Amino acid sequence: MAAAATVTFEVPDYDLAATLTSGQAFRWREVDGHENTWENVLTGRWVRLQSNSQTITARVARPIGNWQWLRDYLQLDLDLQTIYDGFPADDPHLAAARGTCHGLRLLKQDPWETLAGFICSSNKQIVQIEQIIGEVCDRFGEPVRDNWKSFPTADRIATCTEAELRACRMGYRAKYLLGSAQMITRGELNLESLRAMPYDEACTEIQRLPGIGPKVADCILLFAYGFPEAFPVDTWIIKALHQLYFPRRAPKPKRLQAFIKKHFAPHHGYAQQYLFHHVRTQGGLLEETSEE
DNA sequence: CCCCAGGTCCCGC
DNA sequence: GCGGGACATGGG
Repeated sequence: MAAAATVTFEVPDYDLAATLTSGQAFRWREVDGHENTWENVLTGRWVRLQSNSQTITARVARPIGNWQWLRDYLQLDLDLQTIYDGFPADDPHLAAARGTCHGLRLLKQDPWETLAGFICSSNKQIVQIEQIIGEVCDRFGEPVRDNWKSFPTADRIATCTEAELRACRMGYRAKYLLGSAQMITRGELNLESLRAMPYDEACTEIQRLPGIGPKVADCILLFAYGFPEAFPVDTWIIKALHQLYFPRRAPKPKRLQAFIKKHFAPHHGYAQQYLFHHVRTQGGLLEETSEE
């Protein structure tokens, strides 16, 4: 492939807006005055994406010969229909979510950036997470282009003081982010080694880092590593599962886990993201149940 | 003033 | 192993 600063990908069923705003990534900005146009910095490189009906056009600052890194990030080579075919056939709620979220994909993001973002996510609204991450990048990232900085490395964050991180308005999470960055920098946990592990093992391993419990672990394993079994259980999905699948009475956590593992196999993560985005954008779980 | 946010940690049982 | 409360910060 000849080096170029732009490329157009043919993608029949890709909802870029849904993908970039569904709470998996925290840095995408929609460009004012342009339709369906988004900017971010990926692996230190500024990127602009524009989606049309059947294509996504990408632009970078300097010509590049190989775009595989972006195909991987966007998961362009994934056959979504295979995922949909794996959803439980007798589930009207998932069918509804598939309808409203058609074309939504799980990204394959950088593990450290994903990890840092979701450490800051606990007990925070998505808009606030985006603000915190924006502050972290502004203060500690390297300049890439006007108005854009790279996501700071674990090494860089590890040199921060807790107070410097708190200045990014992340509150008590500063201690967790700093502690995790230091463990990674010291080599006490190798993020790359997780790729070769089975899901259960990777899940246990990543939770050795401070600030990472079962929910954040699943977000990292899903949005960065692509483990299909990961199913982040957050406040939204708990409410949704209760109302949609257990309308009589709320099951205890262990019972709920067992249901999730069985019912949403084998694409737990996709099912979770579709339900999550569906209830968040279609607003109102209560109307949904009354429709049934 | 209250409650909640893509939870985790720490403490008693 | 499990149930509760604390935790920073911002918004409704």
